[in-house]
Amino acid sequence: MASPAPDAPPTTRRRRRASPLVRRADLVAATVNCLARLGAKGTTGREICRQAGVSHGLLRHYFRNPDNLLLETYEQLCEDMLAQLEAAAMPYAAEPREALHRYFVAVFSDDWAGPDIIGAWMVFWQQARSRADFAAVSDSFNLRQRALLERLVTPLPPREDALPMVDAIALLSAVLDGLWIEYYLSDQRTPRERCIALCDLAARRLFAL
Amino acid sequence: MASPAPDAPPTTRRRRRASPLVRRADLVAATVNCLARLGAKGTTGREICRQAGVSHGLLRHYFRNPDNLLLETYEQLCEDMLAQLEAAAMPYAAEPREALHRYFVAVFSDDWAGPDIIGAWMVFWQQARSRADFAAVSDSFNLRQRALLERLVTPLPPREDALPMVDAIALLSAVLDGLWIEYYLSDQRTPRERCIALCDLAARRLFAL
DNA sequence: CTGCTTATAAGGCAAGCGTCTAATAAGGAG
DNA sequence: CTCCTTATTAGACGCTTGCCTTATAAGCAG
Repeated sequence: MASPAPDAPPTTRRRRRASPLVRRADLVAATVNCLARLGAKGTTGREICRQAGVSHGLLRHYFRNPDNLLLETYEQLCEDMLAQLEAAAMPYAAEPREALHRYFVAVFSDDWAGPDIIGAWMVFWQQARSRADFAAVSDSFNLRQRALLERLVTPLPPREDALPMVDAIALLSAVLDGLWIEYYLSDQRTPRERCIALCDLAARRLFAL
Repeated sequence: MASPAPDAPPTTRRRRRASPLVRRADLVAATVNCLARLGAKGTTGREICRQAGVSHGLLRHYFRNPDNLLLETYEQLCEDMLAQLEAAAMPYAAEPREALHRYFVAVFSDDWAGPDIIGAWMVFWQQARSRADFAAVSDSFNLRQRALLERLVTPLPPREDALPMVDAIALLSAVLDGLWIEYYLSDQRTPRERCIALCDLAARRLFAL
C-alpha cells in the first residue's frame, strides 16, 4: 500500500513501546505533576494518562486502579527524598552544624520544596488520615527522617544547656514541616534563604550548637 | 382530599424553611464535615447537600458554585479560629508565659486540632497555591495570627539572649504548624499533651522565658 | 521472514458530577 | 383568609470518571 496521506487519521498513534519500568516511572511522574497542577480533585486516572501522553487504558495495565498508582507515587517520593537528603548531609556527618545546614538546604531545594512536591505531599497527608496503607508509608517516612536527623547530631558533645535529644529532634522536625508549608504557601512571604536561615537558627538554639 | 396514605410517596419531603443565615451555616458546617470524611476528592456539591440534609439544588440557591462555598467555609473557619484563640489567650496577656500556654492549649483543642479541621485546612492550603482568592484568605489569616502571637509576648522585658522578635515569632509559628500536622497524622505518635508541652518548651527556648 | 507475547489504544457502560430549569409549598404581608 | 415572595425540591442535560472488553501492532524468539 502507499504510505498513508500525511495527516490522514491513522488508526492509532504513538505506539512506540517502552519498558515496563520506564512506563511506570512515567505514570508516577505524571501523577506528581497532576497533583501539583490540579490538586487531589483534578488528579484523575484519565488526566494522569493524558499528562503522560498515553491512552487511559494503559493505567489499568500497570496498576490495579488510580488509587494504587497514588500510593506507589507516595512510596517512590519518600524513598527518593530520604535518599537525597542522606546523600546531601551524611558526607558532613563529622561536623554536625554543617551537616544540618546541608540537610536544610536540600529540604528547601527545588527538588523537594517545589510547589509540585509539597502540593502532592499534602494530598498524601490527607490520605494518610483515612487509609491505613498511606498511613504506613507516612509513619515509616517520619521514623526514618528522624533517625537521619538524630544520626547527624549524635556526634555533638553533651552540653548541660541542651534539650533532651527526643524533644530537640521533635521540635526541629516540626520547624522543618512548618516552614516547608509556609514556603509552599508563599515563597514571597518567606523566601528560601530565610527558611534555611531560620532552620539554622532553630538548630543552634535547640542543640546549643 | 383524604390525607395521603402513610408511606405513599409524598410529592416532596422536608420542606421546613430556615432563615438564610442558618441554611448557609448548615452548608458550611456540612462542607467541613465532608472535607474531613472524604477529602477534597469526595467533597462534591451534591455530597455536601446530602450531608446537610437538603436537596442538591439548594446549594446553587445560596452559593454561585461549590467552589464558592469552599472559599466561604475557609473564611468562616479562619474567623472563628482567630476569635477563639484570642479569647483563650488575651485574658492572660499580663503573663506572657501563661498566655502562650493558653494559646497552645486552644490550638490543640478538639475544636481546632480535630481531624475534621486540619483535614479541611490542608485542602484550603492546596487551593491557596493555585487560586488567588484562597491565597488572600491564607495571607490574612497568617498575618493576624502572627500579630496575635506578637501581642502576647510583647510585654516581655527585653533580654540579651532572646532572639529577634520576628525570628522568634516565625519559628514559633512554624513549630505550631509542624506539630499541628504531626498531631493530625497520628494522635498516637504525638499525643495532644506532648504537643502542648513541646510548644511550651519551644516558647521558653525562643523567647528565653 | 514468521509467529507469539504483550504493550498499547480505543470504545462502551453505568455512575456521579455541576449546571440549569421548572414546579411546589412555606410563611409572612395585606 | 388570600396572595406573593422565595426557600426548597426534583428532574433533565451534557460531561467526565473508573472499569472492562476488544482490537491492534511492536518487538523479540525461532
